[in-house]
Amino acid sequence: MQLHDLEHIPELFGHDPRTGIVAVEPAGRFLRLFFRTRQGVQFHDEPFQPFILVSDPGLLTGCRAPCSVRQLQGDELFRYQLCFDSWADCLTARDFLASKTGTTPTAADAPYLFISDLSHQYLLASGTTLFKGLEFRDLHCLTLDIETSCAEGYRFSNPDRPEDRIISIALADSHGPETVLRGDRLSEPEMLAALNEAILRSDPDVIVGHNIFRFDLEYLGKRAKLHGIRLTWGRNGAVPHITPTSRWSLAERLIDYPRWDVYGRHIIDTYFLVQHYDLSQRSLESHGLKQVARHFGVAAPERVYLEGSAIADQFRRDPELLYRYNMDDVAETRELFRILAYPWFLQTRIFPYSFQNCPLRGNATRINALFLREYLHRGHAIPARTSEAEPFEGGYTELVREGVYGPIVHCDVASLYPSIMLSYRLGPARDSLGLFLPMLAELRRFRLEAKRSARGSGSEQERLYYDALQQVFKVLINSFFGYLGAPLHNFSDPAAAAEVTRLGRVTIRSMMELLRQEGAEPIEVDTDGIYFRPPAGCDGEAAEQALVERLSEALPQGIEVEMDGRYRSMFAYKAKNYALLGYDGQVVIRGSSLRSRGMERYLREFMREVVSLLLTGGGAGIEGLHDRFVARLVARDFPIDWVARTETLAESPATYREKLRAGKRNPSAAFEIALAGERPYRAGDQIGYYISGSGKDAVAYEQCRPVNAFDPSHPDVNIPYYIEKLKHLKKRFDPFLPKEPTLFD
DNA sequence: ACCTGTGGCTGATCAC
DNA sequence: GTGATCAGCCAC
Repeated sequence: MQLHDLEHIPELFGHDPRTGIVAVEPAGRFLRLFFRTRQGVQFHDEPFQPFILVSDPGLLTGCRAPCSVRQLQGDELFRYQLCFDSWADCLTARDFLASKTGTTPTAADAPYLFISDLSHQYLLASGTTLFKGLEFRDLHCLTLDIETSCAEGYRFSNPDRPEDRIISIALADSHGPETVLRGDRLSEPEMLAALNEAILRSDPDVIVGHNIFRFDLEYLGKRAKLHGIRLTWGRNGAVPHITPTSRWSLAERLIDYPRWDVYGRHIIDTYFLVQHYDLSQRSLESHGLKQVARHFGVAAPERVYLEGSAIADQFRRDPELLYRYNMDDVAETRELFRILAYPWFLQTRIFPYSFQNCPLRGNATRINALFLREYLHRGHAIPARTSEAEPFEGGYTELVREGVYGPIVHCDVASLYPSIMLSYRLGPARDSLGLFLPMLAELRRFRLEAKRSARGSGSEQERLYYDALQQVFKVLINSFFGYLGAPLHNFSDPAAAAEVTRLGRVTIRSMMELLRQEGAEPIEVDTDGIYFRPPAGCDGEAAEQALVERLSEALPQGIEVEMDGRYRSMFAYKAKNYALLGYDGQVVIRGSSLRSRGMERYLREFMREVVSLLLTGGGAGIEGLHDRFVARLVARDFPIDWVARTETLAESPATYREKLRAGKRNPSAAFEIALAGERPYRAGDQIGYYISGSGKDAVAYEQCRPVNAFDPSHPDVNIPYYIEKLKHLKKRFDPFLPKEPTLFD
């Protein structure tokens, strides 16, 4: 099968083949579909009956909302689809069911399944997805960035302070000019009116900004309200629908933000896309526009970045320069969007979610929607969500040997869990249509096809397309296991997931055994891969490759072992924590205890040097290194961020204060700074701080000070505290150091 | 009106 | 001091 036929796979892309759809919105009793054509965006209204799934149509007896009943095949819990004439009737029925059954619509044990987003309902029931047949560059995007002034005597601009204001709005139109609305020529109300005008003229499918929800839109909204100006941004002329306290969670991170929905358009915050990127790569120092633009190589040359009161100062001195900075910001944001939004554009063709919502939903939730859509299409009943799941055992991990070893080979099983699910035919028990494994197999086939196409593509653009596609498939494939193990979804099956991990543990242990039989020595083992020292006589890449192939052949059909890398040496420190020295001299560090971003920069630098010394020379010279770092601390010869910590608030400061009061958690420096700060902080904000005062045993949460309050002319960094931390870190490596003779020996 | 999984290490804090 | 617990970050 050819890859370009992919969009014809209805289980993945939905059964509605229509192309060019850029948005789907409710319109009275109809659903309004917006199509991008050569003549601009046109719309078309379609009738749609909102629905609720129930276990028994009798539950609705006595409800005044009329409905028709569709019976679904099979005896899973939700075997009736109640279809209503209007959204209002559907909501009436929801409330009726809630009070009659005494369960909220989101309760796991509710005998009805209500989907709260009408557009999502439509996409699920119709099999329509957005963006089919469109290229990424066809999307019309308007990138926005504002600058604000700050009253004298304050450090941050505040939209609630009447004398503060918007002084510049930069706009980059993907299919039009770049413009800047200038605060020296326009009053603030005039700027807001001009922005309305610009959005109307540009008619974007997507409004883009970096931190646009938490800053630009919040600010624009408050100022518009102050001046009594309606932000008529919708494709129906409506003002944005604002949900002031929305919450987005990604892994252990929580981000509070005011959610805006603009009719017929999508809002994409590149800050959120950066969070996704950072979760998979963990290579970013910070999530600010400046740092991220540099990371991706799209920063404007010789950029000056201003924040807080410095912007107002600059405005007074030289407004022209400020407008240029603002244009640079918006250009960088546009480039970030171009890089980071492409995979989400591709996913929006697959999943029954809007472009705006797709990145906000978790992997398992999106996969669940694929199953719901296909079951509804086939008219099949849907099982109840799993309730609370028992925790189950995961991958096998072991540090077999600690210390420095070489040479080292790393082998791993290609996609261990997907391979096990397919080879041993392990899927969800309640998937009576048996969609799970065939879909997984298809995705795997397509990914290989996409990888091949990427390699053989004629143009750079084609290569980027196939590469992005295969990355998307990779994430999806890996999410199938997560879906299986997740509670609270309709088809998940934690017992099956437990069996998958059990077979994973069996597999890795038999690999260890096979390696030992070959005379090789496993050093570090984690879930699906082994770092090992090859046996004597197994010299060079070809011999190592042959060994790994023998390993692969000895394992069951469908479980493939690959050689992932070979290294001059390895420092095995703890399970999941090690460093590698490549034959090209590159040092790679893995594990939170060796490369945590939460660690102060000077400690990370020290650690990297120590690890390099260990890998190359067995650790001679570490004493001298330590002394040089101490000397630099004592001389106070460093910028403040060399010793500062940066932490991300994982919950709101109010929640923290509440937990602290209830004795549910310990005090923390970052939160103490957030609570004492002059501007309000939210979950997701980053806080940089250092420890001041004296005494090596300083209590961090009492003596912490924010980095931006540091005054170089009165340095109050607690040097003994930081020397003590360095000493403590060095001690961790003592067991791996050669016994250096000292003067006193 | 929201949520993929388990395993492991470290630092901060607190009770003993 | 030691152990227990939580939070944060990371590997896979």
